[in-house]
Amino acid sequence: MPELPEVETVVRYLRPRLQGRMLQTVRVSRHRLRQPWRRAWNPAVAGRRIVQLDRRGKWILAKLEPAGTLILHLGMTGRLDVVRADRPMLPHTHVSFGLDTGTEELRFHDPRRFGSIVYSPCDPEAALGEVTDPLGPEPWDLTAQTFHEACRATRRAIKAVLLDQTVLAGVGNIYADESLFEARLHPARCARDLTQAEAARLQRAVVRVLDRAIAQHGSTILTFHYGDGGRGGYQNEFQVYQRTGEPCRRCGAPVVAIRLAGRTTHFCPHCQPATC
DNA sequence: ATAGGCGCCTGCTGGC
DNA sequence: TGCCAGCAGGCGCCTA
Repeated sequence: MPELPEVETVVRYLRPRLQGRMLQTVRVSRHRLRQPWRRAWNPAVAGRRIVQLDRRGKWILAKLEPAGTLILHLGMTGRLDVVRADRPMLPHTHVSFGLDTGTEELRFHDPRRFGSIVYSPCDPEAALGEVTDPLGPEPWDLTAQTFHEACRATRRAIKAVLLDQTVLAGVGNIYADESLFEARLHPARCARDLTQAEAARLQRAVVRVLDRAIAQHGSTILTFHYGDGGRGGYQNEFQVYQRTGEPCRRCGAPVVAIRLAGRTTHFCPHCQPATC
């Protein structure tokens, strides 16, 4: 579910509620999350304090004291919330941390269990390296030249490159489609055929789309929520995503959906021509 | 070596 | 009205 803007929204919500607080207790459901085989869940997290909460791509990093890091990923349907401890436990709540006062809990809820929570004794940067391939830069830090070089180095479609977290971190299916529309590039264009100017245009489009989405607290389609009922608003500004058959907001031509890189891909065949 | 497909899960929806 | 196939914002692994 959540891509960079949704994860950023969750982190901004959680940061003031978690930074400085002690994880007193840990309760784990018997269901496995995405990556427990990489590193067994370590209840030794109890007694450690969250001193810093950050986002990197779609990953959430909680730096602990005196040492260690919790690395969290929301997968498709993951949700993190700080709630009063006497609130009833929702079904599919897989991890629950008692917070220092004992009156509140941090709960991880994830029906599809594609999300993960992993503990590492290392600092955040090294901990992230243990659970995923090296992430590319945040989209704001990606230079047009680096992006163009990454495009020239592959025969994949440009959309597949946008989804590749080792090229740039944080873009998923929604924002790939929206960014390609913004840049007026066909998603199936061979990445190595992009000119330097087109690569630069696309990088700027990604940043513009993500900035607007973050300002709207992300997109809520079915399940994305943050805090107590908070919902994103960017779904109301989608240009192509999930608008198959509806008129393009720019030219009126019907939006088309194809299958690309294993994902449903939406674009306007008029505004995003297949050729240069 | 690269790139595409599948598997992992549950829940919702649209078409019959 | 009800059922069920298909699809959904994720990523890692396997294979061709």
